[in-house]
Amino acid sequence: MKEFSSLKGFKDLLPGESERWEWVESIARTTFRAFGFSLIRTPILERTALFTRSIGETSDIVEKEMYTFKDWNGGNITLRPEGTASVVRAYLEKTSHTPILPAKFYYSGPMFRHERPQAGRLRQFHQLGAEIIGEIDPRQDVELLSLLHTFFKRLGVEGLTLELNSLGCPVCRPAYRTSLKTYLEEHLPTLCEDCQRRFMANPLRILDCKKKECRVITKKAPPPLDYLCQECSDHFKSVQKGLRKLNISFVIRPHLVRGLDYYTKTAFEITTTALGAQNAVAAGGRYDGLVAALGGPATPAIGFAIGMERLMQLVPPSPFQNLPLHLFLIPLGKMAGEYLFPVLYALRRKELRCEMGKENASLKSQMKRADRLGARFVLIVGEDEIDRGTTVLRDMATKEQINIEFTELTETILSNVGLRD
RNA sequence: GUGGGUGUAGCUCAAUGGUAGAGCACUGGUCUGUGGCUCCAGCGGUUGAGGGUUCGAGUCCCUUCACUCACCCCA
Repeated sequence: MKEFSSLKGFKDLLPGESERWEWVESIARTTFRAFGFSLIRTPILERTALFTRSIGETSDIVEKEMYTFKDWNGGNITLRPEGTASVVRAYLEKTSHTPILPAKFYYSGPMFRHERPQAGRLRQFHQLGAEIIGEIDPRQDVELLSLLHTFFKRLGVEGLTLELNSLGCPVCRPAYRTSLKTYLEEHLPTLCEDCQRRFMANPLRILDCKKKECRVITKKAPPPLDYLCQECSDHFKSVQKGLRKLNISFVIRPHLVRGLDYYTKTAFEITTTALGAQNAVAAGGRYDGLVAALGGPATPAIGFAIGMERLMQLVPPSPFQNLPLHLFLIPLGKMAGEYLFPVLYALRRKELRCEMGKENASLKSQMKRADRLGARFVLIVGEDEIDRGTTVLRDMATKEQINIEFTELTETILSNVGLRD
């Protein structure tokens, strides 16, 4: 058994839990559609270059977390570690000719990163994301955030905080970067080892370091907001104004940065205090440079991704867990079994959830089984019934039993049981 | 990759170094064709694995594996 156990960080989604996922996914579909997004499904495997180019050569994901293999023809392929790169690739490859901009996609599916598993972090995990490609208007930022807001509200998830920041753009970021490095350089020896390494590769990420010694220093570091160019500054103000108008609360977190290289301007995270260390339930931002970086025309875009496993921990129990049976058929003896089996088939074709017991098992044990499966009704057929040409339908809750003639069995059952969920 | 914690029945957990147990679950009976509740019985284990100390190890020591939390990273 053990030699076939599932891989570390790879989990089965089992009945009892899967019903909740289906429920969340159904809310997602109606909500995302209402906001004008269409489903896109991209392959799980992509060329490795797609991710190294989009996420960034020096990001941790690309450096040490990707599942990368050689394809049969020798090319490098990678199990996708995130969704945005593939969506942009598909947009450029297949749909950029349709001139209705912005293009609005949503996706849902597994992502893969080889990390050490812990609470809210798996090697195969699932993201639900949305992307708006081809529009720079700050209203798009607000739209996207209002979609997130609505979605979480419909799921009944409470206690979330929307954290907001702006990371600037290629016009203003270089100046900021220089100024930040100048500040950090003085304190370089007191920074943690990781941050000393980041100083060269990705100094912005030092702002996000949780270590005490670094926080003392970064607390007084200049935030990106102080260096925004006119355009970025106006954009950020418009986003905030838009959110206030929709009554969506948020906090500015000047030191919020993103781990992926492609982000510009608006960056955000939705956090909770209920998940321990992995406190980001959703995150995203603008990536106005990514489409061009992947070989397309300069095209602004914005998107987010929700961590499904993390979200599921916050979703209150839904009424859809463990779907109960409409009807359980109890045959007593071989004759009854042969009679009821086609009836089972006929009722299932009418979309009734039903199961049938074993004909040689006792009535008592079959009743017990019906009870455990949550059956609302039970249909009993034994020798007596076959002699009389009738069956017994029992309401499990009220214990009322009625006799039904063989000839009108299906119709009567359907009208009694109904198709209520 | 680095630390900490935990591994005993299907599940949740007991057992001063001295015969491996309880509750829940499961099967059956109590009730020979009527579920949940009660009571009774039954089923169930190489104590994660390997080695060592000891008359004797679930318990102490070493190794290893798994799970888990945190660092890291990120959704």
